[in-house]
Amino acid sequence: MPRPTKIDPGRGDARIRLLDAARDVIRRKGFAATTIDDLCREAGVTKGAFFHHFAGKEALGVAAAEHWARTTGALFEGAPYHAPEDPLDRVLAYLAFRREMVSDEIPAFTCLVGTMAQEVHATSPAIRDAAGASILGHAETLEADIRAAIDARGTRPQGWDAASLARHFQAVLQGGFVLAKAGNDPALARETIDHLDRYVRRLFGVVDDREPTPKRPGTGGAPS
Amino acid sequence: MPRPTKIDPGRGDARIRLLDAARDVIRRKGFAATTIDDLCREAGVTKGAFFHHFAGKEALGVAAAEHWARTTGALFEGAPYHAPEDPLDRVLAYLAFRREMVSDEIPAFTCLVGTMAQEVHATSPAIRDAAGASILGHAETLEADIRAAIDARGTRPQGWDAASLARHFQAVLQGGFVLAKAGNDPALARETIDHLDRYVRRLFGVVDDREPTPKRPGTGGAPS
DNA sequence: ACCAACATACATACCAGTCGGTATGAATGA
DNA sequence: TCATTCATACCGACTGGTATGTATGTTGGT
Repeated sequence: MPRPTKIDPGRGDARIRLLDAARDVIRRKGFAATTIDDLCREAGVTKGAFFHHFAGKEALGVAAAEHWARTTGALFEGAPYHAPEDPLDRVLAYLAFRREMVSDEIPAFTCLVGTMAQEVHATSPAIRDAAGASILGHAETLEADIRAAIDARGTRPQGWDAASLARHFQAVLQGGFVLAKAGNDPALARETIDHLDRYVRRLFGVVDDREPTPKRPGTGGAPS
Repeated sequence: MPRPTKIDPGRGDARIRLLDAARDVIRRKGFAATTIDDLCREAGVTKGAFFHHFAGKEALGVAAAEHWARTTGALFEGAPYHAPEDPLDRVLAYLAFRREMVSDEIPAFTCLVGTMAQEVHATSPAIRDAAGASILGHAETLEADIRAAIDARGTRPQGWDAASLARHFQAVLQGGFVLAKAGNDPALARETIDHLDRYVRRLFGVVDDREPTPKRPGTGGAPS
């Protein structure tokens, strides 16, 4: 790769390419093990470009977390789980959507900011806070539907509320990713999302009327 | 500190001291960011001692995961949650025990092998497998009580079983750790364990008869 | 005497970050 | 209209510090 981004074709987008490279490489290797040269190679860009756009590795980490928050934010906003009329159906459709996202390639479905937060929580407050904002900000997008479901079903939450349940969703997803990585098996993530689905149905007093959970990792069973 | 471990006092235990140092330092800084010198300094030992006991950094990672499995295994085996007569009470006592372990210092209660698995899942199969064995092996220790609870309560699991629920426990705990780190707030871990407790009670058809969840941590606003 | 359990000094490689330079286009102005 | 200037985007050799791992020496128990 002698001349990356030479001449015109991709001029001006070195920053985005580096951010995308960061998303892919860091999910695979982790933040600390990822070198700036790794990122430049993956992005087809030189060190000069890197330090033109980012003050250093930590600044890239923060920018990568913010980029992740933006791109996943757009992805979820445009996702089909908002369609159902009934708010509880939307909540359950969200879980079905997350379950479908669990593919065979672990680095493809796991969470960049969860990974980074684990690594740098005590060593880089800036990255940690950006990662935290991404995760908790996403959780907040679920609150309205959960709250509406509480109202619609006349549920009386005891010891929990919509915000708390939304955060629990994220915890279960993050935990599913950790198990999938540790056991090297994406099915471990799907399994734990199924338990969460079951929890939500019981919280809101609905029977599990889905086809008996396939038990085979792979087919998701058409949601809604 | 001129003479670490010089003369007698701790001679012969450099290996253990390095393993304990690994537990503490890696939980704080992550595996990749932890240098061998870090570990030697923390353990009060020299590089020579390190390479006498471990072939390299990766070998130390594997040994640290195995050491973690042994020590936590002993801790849980001797823990008081085995006392109750009723098997479901033992299961719930396990969760209460895990909840109590969540202290104010994040690195003190989070999981070494969960952290390592996240980081090295794609780059070091040896460490990943040792970490996976630790987590999934611990999950297995819960199966008997869960199975007994299923039998004792005449519960009819639909789409899940004891092993699956035990793994879900671990996923929720791991996810709680991730959220606590990302949000820099241990209360996030407690909160998610509370949801898990609620799930288990509903799965087994018992009312939540505990004193209303303290609701103390983090968020102050009392919901509806 | 011998070996395990260390300790010390050193070799090699790698990595974050620097720095002087080039390429491109837009704005200015005579 | 075209030379000049300025700003942004990018290039890539180089450096200083640091990390892993090695080679060799020392100590203490049996």
